[in-house]
This record gives sequence, structure tokens and C-alpha cells, in this order.
Amino acid sequence: WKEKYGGIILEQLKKLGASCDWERTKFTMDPPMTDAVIDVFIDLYKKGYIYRGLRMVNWDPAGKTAVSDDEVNYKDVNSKLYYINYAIEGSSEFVTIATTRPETIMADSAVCINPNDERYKHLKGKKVLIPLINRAIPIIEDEYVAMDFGTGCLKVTPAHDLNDYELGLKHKLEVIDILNDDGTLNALAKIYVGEDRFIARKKIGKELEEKGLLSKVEDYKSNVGHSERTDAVIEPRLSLQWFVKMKDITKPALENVMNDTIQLIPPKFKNTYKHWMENVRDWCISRQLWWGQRIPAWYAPDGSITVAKTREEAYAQIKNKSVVTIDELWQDEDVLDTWFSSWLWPISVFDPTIFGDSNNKGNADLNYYYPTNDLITAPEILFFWVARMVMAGYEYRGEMPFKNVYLTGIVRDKLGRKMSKSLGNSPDPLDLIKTYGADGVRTGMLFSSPAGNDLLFDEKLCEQGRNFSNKIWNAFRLVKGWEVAKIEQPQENKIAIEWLESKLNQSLVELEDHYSKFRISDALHTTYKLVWDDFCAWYLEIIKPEFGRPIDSVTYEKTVQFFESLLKILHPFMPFITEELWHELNERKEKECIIVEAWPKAGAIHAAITKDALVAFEVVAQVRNIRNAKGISPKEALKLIGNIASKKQVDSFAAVIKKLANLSELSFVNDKLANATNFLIGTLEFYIPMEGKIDAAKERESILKEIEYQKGFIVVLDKKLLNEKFIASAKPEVVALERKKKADAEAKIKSLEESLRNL
RNA sequence: GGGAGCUUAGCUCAGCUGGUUCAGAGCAUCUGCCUUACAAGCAGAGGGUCGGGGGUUCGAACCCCUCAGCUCCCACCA
Repeated sequence: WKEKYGGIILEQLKKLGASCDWERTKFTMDPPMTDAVIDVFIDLYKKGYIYRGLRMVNWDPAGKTAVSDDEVNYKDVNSKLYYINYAIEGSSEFVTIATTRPETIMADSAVCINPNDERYKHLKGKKVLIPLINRAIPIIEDEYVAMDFGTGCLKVTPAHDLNDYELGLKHKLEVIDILNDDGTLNALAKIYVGEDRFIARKKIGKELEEKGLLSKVEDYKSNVGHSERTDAVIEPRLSLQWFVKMKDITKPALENVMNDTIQLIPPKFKNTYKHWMENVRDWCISRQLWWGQRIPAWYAPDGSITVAKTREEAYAQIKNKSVVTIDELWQDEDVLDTWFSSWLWPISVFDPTIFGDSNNKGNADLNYYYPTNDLITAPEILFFWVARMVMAGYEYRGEMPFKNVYLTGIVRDKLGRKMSKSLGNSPDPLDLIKTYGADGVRTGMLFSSPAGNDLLFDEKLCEQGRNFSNKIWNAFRLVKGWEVAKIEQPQENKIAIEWLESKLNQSLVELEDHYSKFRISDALHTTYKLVWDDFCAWYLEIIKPEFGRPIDSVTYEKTVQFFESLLKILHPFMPFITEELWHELNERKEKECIIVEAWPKAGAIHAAITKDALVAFEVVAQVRNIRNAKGISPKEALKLIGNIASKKQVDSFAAVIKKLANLSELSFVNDKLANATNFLIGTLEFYIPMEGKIDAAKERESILKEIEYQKGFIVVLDKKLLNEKFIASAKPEVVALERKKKADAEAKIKSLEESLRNL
């Protein structure tokens, strides 16, 4: 099973482009890993952490087997609530107790009342007699009993009810198991021995009624567990199991998550974690299954138990104390909970021998890799696995196993259901990869993957991811298709390069911030915008030479460099296309691969240059506004200006600005950029009004609206700046920034008023 | 029953320290474009009482209270 399904999972991971160390895959049931598990069991047993105790299991009397919680279906069943009179010892009085299970009264160990219940105050310290068998049991008090349910008086049956069992533990009550494994009553029941539990229920009900011990019977709906396999009513049954004491071992695990030595991402899980760790019960580690590590406990005919790794070792320990032969020993048939092997993972995966010998400091791998940086896992196994790895880490290495725990979202389908094998609602990643490509699927998943939040899976996102791959590919085709010549570099290319340089650096800073906070989805969005909007939509459109013309070599070289940087930052999301293009873009040596390339370093963000370039781009926006105001197509607008644009370039505003620059024989010379843009706008305004269609009223309206907005802004800023509380509490640079905002707004209003006059 | 979280555009979700970078993105829809990288694309448009109510504050999507709906984890009732 493991070979088949483990193999499929590994193949899916490889197809998805996960870059793991495939030579080091481990299976927790491999012999050395198994040794580690057994060694830990023995060690914890010696330390007194492991003990045998009783535990309620879900018992299926038809299948005569324990079933897991998952295999129990709860159904609403019509049943009856029997009100039974228990006589008070040495008195003619009685108390009435409501129960759905009169057949278990013979297993009662006590009757429990709420200490705050005035009705029963006089019963304190007395005893009652169980009807039909007349056994005396004590009356105990516990706030657990609900005063408003039934009669407020509860019969306590530790052997046949989980809550009663715990109440029994608390009050040290006797446990009397009156049922056989097939659901019939045994000799301890004293009456109706051998009868089935449900037949006994009816007969006991009848007998109680005949003897006048039944005060009434009510119809009642209860939620009863049924076995998924046999549909038999599940019987809570006590069984001997192995436990790990959690009290001490959880201490460092709680402490070091609370003080952020180990960080949970997102941190909201700290609360959940804390609550669990503070209320943790002892860990039941034995399982009645046929696979797993068998518990290393050996039983002798005299009833003694020896914990040892092998039969021989067990015999060596026991032979002087007990008269047994080695062949008479038998091993516990239960196996260990799967998490009892998994919790050692961060250690045993590197050095499984470390647990057998307390002096073992660990091999080189363990010392190098432990503790690791990040654990990525699902929130639903935060307790099962993560918390226990932390416990084992502190117990066996005295140190955290990992620094950060990134909890992924749970993937749900469009209907909000958890994706699962049993529902069959999870798409096969291999099919998705076939349709959208591995890069598309990865990107699609990450578009909407905030840490720890659920994620409704939608194939549309994979489609978007696929489209992004395509965009990158097309950008590559464009660049690679250019003819390069040693010609003079146009001014606007210089500006475009500086602008993109600055944008790239700015994005690198943002990415660093996002990645450091594990905001993977945000990192993808930043990357996506940089590549699609800044690089493809703006930069490439500006530097793109006219059809049939070559590009200047300086711009070309720089563009290839940009492309390389972009591929590097894209690589974590899209490893396949980036690796491919990396090799196509330039000559590479044999081992020069993008996967081992260094992450681009952020350079300076040239605020001034960015600003100039933005002014240039703003011209584009102005052109657009004027065009919209006149309600004419850009083609028409350009025809007005001069019949110069090719059909292809008409719709591209980046191209428009270039054409405009050529037309007016202007170049974007250094600091005179602003003058140039003003001239351009003037040019447009000169030509376009000649059409006589300009909607002056509309234009005026929009300018007035903008002025209104800016004035409103100033009011807001003034309010803030005049607020003593704000001034007192804010940092000086924040105040300065607010002042600057105000000055900018005032300048803007002046310029708007100017254009209003010119209109 | 105990605990945690969610509710923002038709859909999926951002919105990080309360402020005008705050009402956003993508998808979907609508309009116009087969354009010499890309129709899996380009240019635009419409669309929201930030679940309801109350409070704190100069100021609330954001903080507090409350109600409603949803989800997950744990425990499940005589």
C-alpha cells in the first residue's frame, strides 16, 4: 500500500516541481526508523512516562471489535427515558433517577447529585440500594450533574459510559463491567445473565414496573452511535491501553510556542495550541490494528509485564524473578499510534540510532540540520503531529525541532467541503497539470493561499496561472525576436530603463518583506504585477522598436538583464518555464541553472527618476483623458495630430507617447521632462479642439470635482494637524509627511484652477 | 457543551499600526478592437450601507459590546 500510494504522492510532488532531496525519502516503518520508535517507547517507560490504563473504546458487539471514532455514525434514535426509584438505605424514602439504559443499573457504582441542588441536600453521605439486586452504593456530589435534566439525580456507571468513567476516576469508584464482548450480560450482572443488552433492557423495565419501582417512562430522542460496518449500536467499553503521561512532557512545548521561540504562522493558532496543551489528556498510544510498530511489551503466564526490545532481552530481565521459559513469553498484539512514530521525525529522519543510547550526540546530519527552519503542514494536524514533534524535540534534543510552523489553508471545493479521498471531490493534480501546466497549477494555488485560511479551490485560478506562463513566454518571444544593432539609444529608453530599475528594486524590497512574513500570496501578487504590468505593459511597450527596425544594443542588453532578474523572482512560483527561458535567453554553462542562481539584490530606488518617468507616463494618462472627454477613438485623436500611427500602435498608449515624442521632434531630455510633457499636452490641446467637439462643460465638471476632492483632503489633513493628540503621539516624520501632503494638495489645486481658466 | 476563526463587488479574496497610498485585486459581466510578442491578448466601463444594531474616538472595514449566519478543532450527554 505504502509503495503504491506513497509512490503516487512522490510522483505528483515531482511533477509539481517540488525541489526535494529525493534520495533521502524515509518511511517511518523502515527498520532503522522502527528501532527509533521502539527505543523511545522503552526509554519513556523507564522514565515512568508510559503506563497501562483503562480507556473507553467504541466496541462493536456484532463485529466483536473496537472501531475508531471515524467509523461511528451517530443517529437520532427514538428511545425511552426510564424514571427508576432507588431506595435510600435504612429509610422508606427513595430517589428517582432518569436513565435510557436500565439494563446497566447492576453496574452502578454511585448516584450523583449536584452539591448546589437544594432538593437533595438531605441525601448527602447516605447510600441507596440498586433496585432488583439491592446492592448499596454511595451518593456522591459533583457539579457535573445538570440540575435541570431528568430528575437532577444521575446514576454513575463507570464501566459503560465515558462520562461516568471519568466521574468514577475522580471519585475513586468501583468499575463493574457487566457485559460480554457480544453485548450479552455476564455473571457480574447477577440477573438476566446471558441475555442480550436490549432484551434485558425490556425485561428489566417490565420487572421494575411490576415491582412498582418505575415512576414513569418518557419518550426520548437520543443520539446513538452505530458501527459503520455492522450497524450495531456501539457499546462504550473499557479496555486496557498504553498511555503516555502528558503533564511534564508538554511543558517546554507549550512554553516555547507561547514565547515565540517557535513561531506559528499565522499566530492565531497560538490560542488554539495553548488551549489544547493546557487541557491535554494522557496520550493513548496503543491501537488495535495489524500494521504499525508492535508494542515491545512481553507478558508471562504469571501475569507480569516486561518492556524490552526483543524476546531475548525480555527473558533476560525476567528469568530471575519468575519461573518462565523463553517460549512462554508473548508480545502485546497492539501496535503504536502512527503519531508515536511520526513525532520523532525531525530527529529520526537524520539519525535513528540516537534514541538507543543516551550518550549518542547524534551524527553529522542531525547536528547540521537540526533544528530546521520551517515546517509546512496542515492546521488539522497541529496537535497530532506538530505539538508532539515539539515535545519529542525538547525531550530528546533539549531544543526546538524547527523555528517556524507554516500552517497552510485547508483546500475545500466550491461547495465549501473539505477535499478528501472518501468524498472523491479532489481533482487529480496530474490532470490539472496536463491542462494548465505545473507552473500554472502552482501559481493558481498560490494566488489565493493566505496562511491558515481555508481556500476554495477553483480551476479558474489555475487558468489564470496558465495565462501568466503564456504572457511570460510571449514577452520572451518579443525580446528574443529583436534584431540588435549598435545604434544610438533613444532618450525614452534610458528613462524607461531607469524607471523599471527603480520599480524592480522597489518590488524586491516588498518581496523581502512579504517572504519574511510568509505572505506567499502577496509575494506572488507583487511578482505578477511587476512582470505583467510594469515589465510587459509599460516597459516593453516603450522600448519596443518599430516593426522592422532594430533595437539599440544598450537597451537590449539591459532588457535581457531585467528579464533574468524577473525569471529569478518568478522561479519559486514557476520553476519550469523560468528554467527553460533562463537557458534560452543566454548561453549557459553546463551547471548554470536558475535554481541555483542567487536571488537578485535590491539596489537603490531612484525616487527622482521614478518621478520623472511617472510624469512621462502621466502624459499618457492625460492623452487618454482628453480622448475620453471628446469621445473619439485614439486613432482619430492621432489622425488629428498627424497621420502617423500604425493601426497596431494606436491603442497602445505607451506607443502613443513615443510617437508623439517623434512627431514633435522632442526627446525626453534630462530635467526638462516636465517642460516636454507640458508641450505635449499643449500640442494635443492645440490640435484636438480644432475638431470642435470638445465637451468643455464635461471637462470643467471633472476639474471642479477634482478640486473639491483636494479641498476635502486638506480639510481632513488640517483636522489631523490641528489635533493635539495626534501631534503629541505621532512620530515627527509622520507629521512632516502629513504637512507635505497638504502642500502637494494645495499646489495641485492651483494647477487645476489654472487649467480651468485655460479651458 | 468547550475552544478558535470567518462574514468586504456576482464569485474568490486582500486591506499589515484606526487617518486620503481606503473602499482594493483577480475572475466573471458589458463595450470596442484579429493589432508585426501575446484574443490564454489589448483598451475601457459598470458593479459595494465593508453581515445587522449599538458604543469608543476629532476620525472606524479596522477597537469594544450585542445579535444573526457560516466554518474548523475538541468533547458528546444520564
